[in-house]
Amino acid sequence: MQPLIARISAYSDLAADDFASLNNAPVERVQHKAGAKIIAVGDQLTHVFVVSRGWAFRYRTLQDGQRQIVNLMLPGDCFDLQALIDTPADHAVDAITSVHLSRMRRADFLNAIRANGRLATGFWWASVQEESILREHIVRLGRRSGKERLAHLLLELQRRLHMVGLSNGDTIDLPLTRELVADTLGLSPVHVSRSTAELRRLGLIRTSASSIQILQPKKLAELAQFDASYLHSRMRLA
Amino acid sequence: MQPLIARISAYSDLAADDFASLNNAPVERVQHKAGAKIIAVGDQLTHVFVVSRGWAFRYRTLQDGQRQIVNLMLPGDCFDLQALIDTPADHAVDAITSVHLSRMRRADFLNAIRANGRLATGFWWASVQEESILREHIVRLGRRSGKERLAHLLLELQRRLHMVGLSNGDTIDLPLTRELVADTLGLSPVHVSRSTAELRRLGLIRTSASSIQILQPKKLAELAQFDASYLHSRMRLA
DNA sequence: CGATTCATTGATCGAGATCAAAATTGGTGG
DNA sequence: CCACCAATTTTGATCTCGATCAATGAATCG
Repeated sequence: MQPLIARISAYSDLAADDFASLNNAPVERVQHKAGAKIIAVGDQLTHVFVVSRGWAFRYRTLQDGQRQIVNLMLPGDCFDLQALIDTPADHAVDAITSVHLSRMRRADFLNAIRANGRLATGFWWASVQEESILREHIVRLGRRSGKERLAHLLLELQRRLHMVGLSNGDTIDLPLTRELVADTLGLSPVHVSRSTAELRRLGLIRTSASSIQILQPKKLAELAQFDASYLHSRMRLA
Repeated sequence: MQPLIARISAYSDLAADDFASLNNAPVERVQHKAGAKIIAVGDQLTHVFVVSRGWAFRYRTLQDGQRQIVNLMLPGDCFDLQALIDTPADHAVDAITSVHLSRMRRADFLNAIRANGRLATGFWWASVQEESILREHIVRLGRRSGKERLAHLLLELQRRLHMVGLSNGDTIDLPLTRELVADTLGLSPVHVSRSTAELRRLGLIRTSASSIQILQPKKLAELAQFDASYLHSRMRLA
């Protein structure tokens, strides 16, 4: 639960004991291996999850086998608050790396946030953030070129990891294959490879085994028309 | 407020008097002319809105002037539940046609849903629906061709209008210019025109002044790989 | 009715897909 | 530690969908 605390409490007035009601509630810890399916389409969702370690992704698969990743889920991200409605999952979630999750039964989660308004606001804020990230994903897919999409995604991931204390400056661990990036950005793996090479050639990023370093954040942001305000990294309690 | 009631109560156990708490709260009615700006980027959101008549759209504009529409807002849609967090708007909302809105101050809205758990669930359900529509929009942009995107959007709009009682069978009023459709689907207006012609030529749709008729829903759905489950038109209360 | 906005059609161009092969990486067991 | 196999990445060549530019044709509205 640490990254969630880091994320929510970094910008709000939530005190440590606001999380007491969460920790008192029966929180169960589960773990999934890299590549494992966490949620399948059609599942009845009974729990609310928080990623505490590792990466996962939410996606839909079309009948013709194409896949589109809807959201990359990093430590500190919660899902599915949608579980509060009793409706079957319309998308699947798979683990990218080994993933540690904290989960809580729907009813327990509801009790926890009912008991603590500030906590409720904290989760609501996380959900507003997530929805805004979805919207920017739409803009990225609809109105940016391949190179721009990639640059934009890298900057977003850098910021999101930074928010939960998982970036060493401009270098971030990216456990993503070209194919995962392609299915995120609506491109082919080949084109992702070429776009990466292009950013490298421009001296904007450096890539190593499974991490990338952003060499020129300003230029990269300019290229991607990246405006971080959609991440709502500052929150003011209402 | 009628379309919202139609939408929420059609599939839930909400009784008419569940809405009493809403109608008791100070609901203000406002109207915007076609083309008017309803929310600007950076605005502090103080109200929660429900569209009661007309169409609006949510969008972001890039620095280079390109526009991407994030969501088309039809009668019965609510926004911005995000207003419950005190953060500036990250996107703009404009009226397409003349638009009638019902709005409520944040605090009044919170009181209303706190007073009535079933009402809260109803709004939560609407918000789950909306988020799911955003996700499918992502899939549409990322993994479908122009023709498929158009077909998919038409089917979605038909269903959504149907849910609030605004479709006459397979014929729907579409107050959208080619440019609005283009900015929704991440295409150029020219290509939207050609794709429309193509669907017409295939005998799948018929178009007149400002409405379209879906002639072969099955074939259109097959072409678009349209699977309506993401619309969650059935809700079961938790 | 003109005038302005919007839709269609034609011609050309380019970003990104696809197909195929080569190069790299990583994991495994001897 | 090295050799081998599988998976991933890169690179090259070609093709296609959709963008762009430009002109014509309809609609809508004072």
